[in-house]
Amino acid sequence: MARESLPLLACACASLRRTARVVTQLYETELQGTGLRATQFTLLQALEQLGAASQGALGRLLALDATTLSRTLPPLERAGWIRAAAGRDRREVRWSLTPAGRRRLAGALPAWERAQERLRTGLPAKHWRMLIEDLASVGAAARSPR
Amino acid sequence: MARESLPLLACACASLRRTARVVTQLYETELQGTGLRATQFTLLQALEQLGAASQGALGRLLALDATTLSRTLPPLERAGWIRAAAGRDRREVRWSLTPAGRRRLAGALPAWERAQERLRTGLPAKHWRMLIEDLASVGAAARSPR
DNA sequence: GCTGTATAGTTGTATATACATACGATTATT
DNA sequence: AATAATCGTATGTATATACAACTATACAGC
Repeated sequence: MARESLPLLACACASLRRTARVVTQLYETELQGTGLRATQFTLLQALEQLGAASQGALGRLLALDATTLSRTLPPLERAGWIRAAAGRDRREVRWSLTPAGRRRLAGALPAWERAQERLRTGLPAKHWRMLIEDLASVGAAARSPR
Repeated sequence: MARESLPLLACACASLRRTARVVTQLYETELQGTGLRATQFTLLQALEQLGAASQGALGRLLALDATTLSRTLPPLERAGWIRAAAGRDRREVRWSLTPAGRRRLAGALPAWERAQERLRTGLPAKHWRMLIEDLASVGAAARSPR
């Protein structure tokens, strides 16, 4: 079971995507049984942080295309975890957690923390910091105009 | 056009996925016109590095599920960029670049290098190193048994 | 008040990705 | 040799993700 360590990839994009795949699987494994996929957990957690948020605002926080949210939000609504309300004008929709959504998120928190902990303790502290802090600036850099 | 910097996300998985999305878009933008998507470029580059490789070996290098490759490789074959040959036994298939595949990859290299460069110069050197080196160990850590 | 542009969201379509399962080929066990 | 376990790959299905194009709304300048 001693998973061989991953060879370096010269491409930063491939490297990032590969790690995202592996880490996602870790989180999915721990979230098993909470009734939430990793992405759904992320959406609920983001909504909790933002309070009532438009789809656009949510997309900006997570760097998710707005059209992606048009597909991923409705299932959460059907599950009763989030609810849409009128926004500032007739275009905007504001999404917020329902009580059931809060409960679901709270119920999944221990599993999420196990995943975070499993990763964090398997890593030098500086690697953990990089995951949380440095990757945010990498994202910002990737977007800055050429 | 001054893209606001990305807020921190407490979740390492969400953070990684968000950055992967943004960086992927940068690479896709630069690869525009080469006839290759970022993932296709990655596959060709990996095959060049590995020489003739089975689907499984490719999957191990890129931490891609074998079944994913069952979907992503055939289009490359139809495009004439890779070719399947018999492997060591009758189960295994060995994939390798065709001359056309090498040409396509070579043709895309300048675009890829522009993407790498754009990201690298937008970043402190330590962030670049982290993308290439540290993410490989994070991936390995994420897999090690609990 | 028009008219043009920008903003918020949806829909069609395509790619990326994985899990469960299946199947043929190989290797290990008895 | 028969059987069981394992390996390499493929298929069914589901989710994740984005781009192009669209609709509806809002705003800005005249």
